Amino acid sequence: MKIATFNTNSVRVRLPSLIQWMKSQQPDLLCLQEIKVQDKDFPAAAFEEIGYRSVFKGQKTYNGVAILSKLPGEDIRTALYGTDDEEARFVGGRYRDFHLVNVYVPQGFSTDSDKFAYKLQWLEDLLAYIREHFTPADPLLVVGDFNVALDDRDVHDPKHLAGQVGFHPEEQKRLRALLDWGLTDLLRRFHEGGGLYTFWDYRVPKGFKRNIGWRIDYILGTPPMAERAINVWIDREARGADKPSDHTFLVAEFEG
DNA sequence: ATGGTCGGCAACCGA
Repeated sequence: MKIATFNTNSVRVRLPSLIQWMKSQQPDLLCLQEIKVQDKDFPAAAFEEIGYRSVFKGQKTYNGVAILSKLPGEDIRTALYGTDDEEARFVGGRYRDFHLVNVYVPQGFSTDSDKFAYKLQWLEDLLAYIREHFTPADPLLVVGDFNVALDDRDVHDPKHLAGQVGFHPEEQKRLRALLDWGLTDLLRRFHEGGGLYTFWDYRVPKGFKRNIGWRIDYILGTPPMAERAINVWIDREARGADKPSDHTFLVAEFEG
């Protein structure tokens, strides 16, 4: 079983390269974030053509998440708080023999802003949701763009970024609380080193080429899933040939 | 080298 996550920064712009990647890599499940499309305009037919179902929660202009899958999901939920008007940042369900949650955590803007407080709250509420619905003995993957780099290995210049948004102790504390509850950062089971990034800010000149990036996308798993993991990797060159996203694909393969 | 980040969406906001 192969699962991947990718922040598209517009699913419509990335659609051709996305389809190409899915055809060649054949993931069983693909979690998308920042699809930036309203539900009525989600390109479900294009994914159906290559054998994928989709569940999604979109909104106009911002955010938006989707799960594409070869097999149908059950008990799909498209909101963290369960409200109609909340931002489109959460989609989850049960797929075959495990539970899946796909998130797009708020970016936070700057540490002195209301948006940062919202980000911290959202991370706390995500943990509360997980505590309420699961135990660490359940097979569960929590996947997506968390907009937080966990430690010094996860950014290019930790000294320079110390205390900034995306690399702030209060964010890291909340992401670690998720791990402490019973989730393993699965990339780290296979790769201990630094410089393994999933995001390169468009505003950094030649950022991708110089590998000035961040690891802010994760595949987290409870022990039953961590034990099944065979390999986890970043497909660094897969952002899209023509019009690359600022993120790339993170992929995990499991037994069974 | 002769430019300067993207995407949505129609002036800027968000990342």
